[in-house]
Amino acid sequence: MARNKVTIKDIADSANVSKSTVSRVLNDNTPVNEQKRKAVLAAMERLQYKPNLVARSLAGGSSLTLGVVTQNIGSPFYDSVTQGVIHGMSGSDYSPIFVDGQWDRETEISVVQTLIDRNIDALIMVGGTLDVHEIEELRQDKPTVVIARHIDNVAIPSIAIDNVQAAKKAVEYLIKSGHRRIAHVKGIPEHQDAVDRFKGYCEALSDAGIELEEELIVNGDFSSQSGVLAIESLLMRGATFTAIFASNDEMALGIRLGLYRRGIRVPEDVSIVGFDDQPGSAYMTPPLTTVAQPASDMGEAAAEIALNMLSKKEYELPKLDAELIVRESVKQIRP
Amino acid sequence: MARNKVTIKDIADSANVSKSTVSRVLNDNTPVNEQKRKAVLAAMERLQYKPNLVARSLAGGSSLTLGVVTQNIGSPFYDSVTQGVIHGMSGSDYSPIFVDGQWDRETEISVVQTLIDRNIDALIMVGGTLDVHEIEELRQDKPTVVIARHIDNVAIPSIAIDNVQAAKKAVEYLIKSGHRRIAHVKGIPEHQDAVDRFKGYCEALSDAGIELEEELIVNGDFSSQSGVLAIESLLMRGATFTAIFASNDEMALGIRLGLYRRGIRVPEDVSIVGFDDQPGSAYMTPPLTTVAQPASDMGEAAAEIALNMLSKKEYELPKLDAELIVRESVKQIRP
DNA sequence: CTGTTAGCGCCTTCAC
DNA sequence: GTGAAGGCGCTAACAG
Repeated sequence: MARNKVTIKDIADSANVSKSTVSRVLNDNTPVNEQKRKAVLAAMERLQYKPNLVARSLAGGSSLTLGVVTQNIGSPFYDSVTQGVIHGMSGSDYSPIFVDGQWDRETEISVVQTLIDRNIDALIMVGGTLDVHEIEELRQDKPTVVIARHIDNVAIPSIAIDNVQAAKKAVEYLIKSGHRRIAHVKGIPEHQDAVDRFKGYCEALSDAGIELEEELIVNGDFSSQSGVLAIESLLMRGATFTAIFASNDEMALGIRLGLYRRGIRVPEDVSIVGFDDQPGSAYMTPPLTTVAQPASDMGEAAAEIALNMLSKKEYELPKLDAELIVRESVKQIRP
Repeated sequence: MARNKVTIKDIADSANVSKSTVSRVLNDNTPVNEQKRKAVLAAMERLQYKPNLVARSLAGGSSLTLGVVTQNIGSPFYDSVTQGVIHGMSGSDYSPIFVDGQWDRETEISVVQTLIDRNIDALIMVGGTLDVHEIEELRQDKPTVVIARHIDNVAIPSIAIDNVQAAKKAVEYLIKSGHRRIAHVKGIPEHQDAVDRFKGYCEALSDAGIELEEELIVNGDFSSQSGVLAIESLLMRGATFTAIFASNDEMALGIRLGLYRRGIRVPEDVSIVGFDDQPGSAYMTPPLTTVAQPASDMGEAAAEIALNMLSKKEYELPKLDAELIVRESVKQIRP
């Protein structure tokens, strides 16, 4: 496990060839006499050779590393994406290295820089705050793929679900279940996800001929705490409703607690639908009905695309859809 | 933001000194004439010089990088530790790079290797499955600090709370609240944490003169799912109890759901205490009484210690204690 | 096909 | 103090 000091020179000597030849079999990019190739391989095995990635990297070769920029803070969803990336990369010669952007622009720029300083071969951005223009700039330097975020630039492969449709599906389910007075707790206004989900909510109501009521719409910030506050706010203004659609599960959690504190039962009095199917949502009491983003699949697909880009292979963006997971947090109202 | 091609040669020329001198002011390890030093600094500023970490690393210098091995899977606790590490490192010249061990020995060995291949300056291990001996081996190569795990080797700085004491405190609280029949759901048997927490449970009962009952002890694996199963198992065997101490919050979540499904109320019928105070536990219904590990503080302390080791400074292990967070999931029984 | 020759950007003796 | 060399381990033209 300790650091290996065996270099290609050692194995070159040991196999009676030149360093170049060793390098060649190592990179498998130039034909090499089968005899020598085997001798080299044998020597590598014998001396337990392990390539020095730093040197290889400096010499202009690949560093066999993919950089992944995540935004971990309080978001199980991003964690799942990350796991997907790891999975999608296992089996390849590459390994992932993660840095945390903390949902902060400055931080993100800085961590991307460390990645670049580290000479990564490709970049995977999970969410993030950089604008399209900046990402485009990065892409010119390194193959870049963006996950969990829709990018309006065909040159930048991005993998994201259609939040509008997904939210719409969720609200339609509530309507189909007999609910008419459906409240909505929004996410961070600057987040496109939040905007899209709100849009889906509006469309679903509109399609069903239900009028949008300002009174039933509350601002949130994707945190559990804001879910609790949202309930306070709704109740304070005397709003009446039989269901709530939360822009994410985190807030649904807070909403559920807020209702509990007021003695309002779920789903008997009020039904809840969330978004993300984050770990734990299936274990809420009652288990939460929510929209499942294929987080892991998204991560995995991104890893594969990045790998394909590196080997100049063709790739195509997968078509991933969110799925409504129906659990016991919604009451069926039969009029 | 793009890759900088300015090298020390450029700034050497620009400042009319030799590359060596530039390198010296860069590393600040050899006296340099104040005039030249300023000239160099000015040139660096002017040309926007950014050191090439890869080259520096290859040449034997520091890579200004700390490697962090986490075990993310389904554990908000580890995520908090990670955030602490990030925080503890901000402000220094170093930056963290993360890899995921996935709680799998093979994987862990492999990711540690990528870190070492990357020539990191120090290693921080958050939990993990490597044995003390292996860690000791790593330590001889790189400064290493271990978090969230007790290591019996004074040479390896480790930061962890006393799980026995913490668990004991939790169970004592239940006893103090009037509970006598307290069940326990264990964690993964191979995990020292699980073993220690079970031990704390035993000690608390013993100290209170309550006999240990096999019937009240169930195996779990730290997952929510195993919490649900634990309840099934307890009920199946006809056990009676008024409280449950779970080896972690994740299982407490499952336990709560299991009880809900059986129509058993919390805390009216059964009280629950968890361990970890993971994000979300405060938002359970009812909010969970649990043991809060100072996860973030632990991470931060680890980062500082690692940094100090690198600069050969003295350091001391912080004394961190877990704290019982009392919330509404425990009923006070007054006989 | 393969060995030789140059570096990649930086750090570190070693003389001056 | 400081510049000139040499080298970290590897890759990439270059000639054979």
